[in-house]
Amino acid sequence: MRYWLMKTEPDEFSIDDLARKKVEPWTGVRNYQARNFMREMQAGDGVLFYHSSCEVPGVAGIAEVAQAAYPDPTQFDRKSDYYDAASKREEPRWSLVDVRFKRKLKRVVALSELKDRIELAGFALLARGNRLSVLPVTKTQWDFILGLE
DNA sequence: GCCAACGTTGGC
DNA sequence: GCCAACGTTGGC
Repeated sequence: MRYWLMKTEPDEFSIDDLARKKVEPWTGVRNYQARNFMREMQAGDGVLFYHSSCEVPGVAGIAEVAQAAYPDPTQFDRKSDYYDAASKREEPRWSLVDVRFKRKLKRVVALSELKDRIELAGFALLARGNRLSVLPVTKTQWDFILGLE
């Protein structure tokens, strides 16, 4: 079992939205590195649900991978913002996983609390200039972050 | 709203 | 294959 962090803008899709919907296909990832991480995911993997571009950026909840990677249908939908004319059905360019709600944290563990923690040295979220929306988390990092809750 | 840090695109 | 221009992300 592996661990991951997935970013979302809560104005678009928050932990409360996931709590309501239970399972959500993670559409719209259009970055190769993030896509490749999703292709490594297995059902049951742990996911830190991270709120970005908001008042208090940070980890807001826990989810799990409900379904391993399969082609993102929005890449073929001309009406979708995520439509990719260059992607062929025989060879889909973009993948997604289904994410299932586990629980909301008692409080948001803010990005500001994670910065400069020696325990999180090397954590991809804190890397300079990091913009990846899907990234790996080690078990040690996972336990440490949830220990701050 | 600003802007640093990237990733992508496309002309050459 | 280089690289300038452009677009996006995301914290502040």
